[in-house]
Amino acid sequence: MSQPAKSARDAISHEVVVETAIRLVEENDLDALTMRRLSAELGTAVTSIYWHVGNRHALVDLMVDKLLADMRDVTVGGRTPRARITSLCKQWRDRLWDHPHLIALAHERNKTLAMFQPMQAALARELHAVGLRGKAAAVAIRGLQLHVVSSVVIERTAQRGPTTDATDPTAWPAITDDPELIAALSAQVDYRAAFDLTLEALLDRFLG
Amino acid sequence: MSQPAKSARDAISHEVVVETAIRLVEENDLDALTMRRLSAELGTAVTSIYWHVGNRHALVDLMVDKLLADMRDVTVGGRTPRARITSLCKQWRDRLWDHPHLIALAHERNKTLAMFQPMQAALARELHAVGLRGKAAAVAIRGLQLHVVSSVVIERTAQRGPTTDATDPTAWPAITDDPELIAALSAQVDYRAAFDLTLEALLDRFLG
DNA sequence: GGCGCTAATGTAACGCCGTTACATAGCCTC
DNA sequence: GAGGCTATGTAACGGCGTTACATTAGCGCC
Repeated sequence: MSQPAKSARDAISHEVVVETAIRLVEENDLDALTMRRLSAELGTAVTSIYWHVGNRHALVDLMVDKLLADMRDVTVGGRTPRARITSLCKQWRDRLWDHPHLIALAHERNKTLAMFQPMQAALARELHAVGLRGKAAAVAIRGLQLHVVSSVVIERTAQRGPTTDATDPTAWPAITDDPELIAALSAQVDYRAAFDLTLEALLDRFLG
Repeated sequence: MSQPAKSARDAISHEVVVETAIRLVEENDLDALTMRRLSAELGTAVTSIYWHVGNRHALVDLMVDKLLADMRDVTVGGRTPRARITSLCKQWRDRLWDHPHLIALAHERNKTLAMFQPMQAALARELHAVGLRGKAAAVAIRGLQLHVVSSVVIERTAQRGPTTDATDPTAWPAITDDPELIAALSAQVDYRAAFDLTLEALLDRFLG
């Protein structure tokens, strides 16, 4: 869309700005993305960024779009439809997990769900294979999609800070007769196991 | 803990600061909580706030603690354990929903899960009633808890901005033979229905 | 060449933010 | 009254997003 800039001297371009911004975020933090720091990284002045991408909001939009474009392809493995759906969901979960800053960015731009269309298409194919169509298939897709997104979001935010979000073991006056339960609740949350469990519950529900 | 301030002239106090900060956030936005604006609202200088609560981080901590204290009580309704658990989860969901800024605040402080201890205790009681104890009960509690939290977080962030996070109906090349599915996927997400569905799936799983 | 036009960059500022060094005022105890 | 502690106020620092404005570089064109 944007031609490679007519003038020969351009030290900067639309794409370079976005790429540098992404690098800045991935190497550090979302907070590290400030216009001044980005301009310093580019070796230019702040205003050039504004000329090229508008403002910070637009810049983040461009970053999200670029990152989402890199996640378009989907590969499915497994013999049964259920196995393939499971693999799809886990694959997508891991993929999101590997791009934690994409999560944060998309979160900031309300595109958390919009990034899921490739997965939606792949899921639809599998659901068709087991006879689920129309509204019922849509419900299943939405359920699985929300499950994947929310798992990653919750786990990422939970481990974002140094405080491990531990609960206070002394705060269950009503269940002192079940020490094993208290111990389990006091331990770190096993998000991966929780993800798998709820996924299976959803598949039981949808696939019967 | 904190005595009512010895001097008689104090126009400000620990509690007043926190209460005003909460009011500021609930009437506007989390972004509206700036130290200067808070001090203006209190009719005092910025430094007084720092004297009373330390810094912004500590202030938010206090706000979260205060809001959580207001949510401690739990009431359970329903005849069967399953009905009571359902009611519990929905009650917590609605309660969190009514305090959207609490979600944002707790999110910022990594206390999203820590606020759930009263609900955990109530759930444990119900699970004991159906024979689920120890580790199995903990898994169920964690699953339900994560489900409630993530539902609210996702829905809140999805409706935070004016862009409705709609997906692009033309982006499913593979499933053009199921117009009803495409229509359903293009419509607004019915989070409430998705919540109920996954909740039932989880209960099927845990309660057999 | 000189000219204007547009694209791109740079300078400097505005108003906001969180935070803090420092001075000041009120009140209590001696 | 003299210190001492509590509480408030003044003024500043550095950083943020953004913008008004000046400046430069490259282009076609006469």
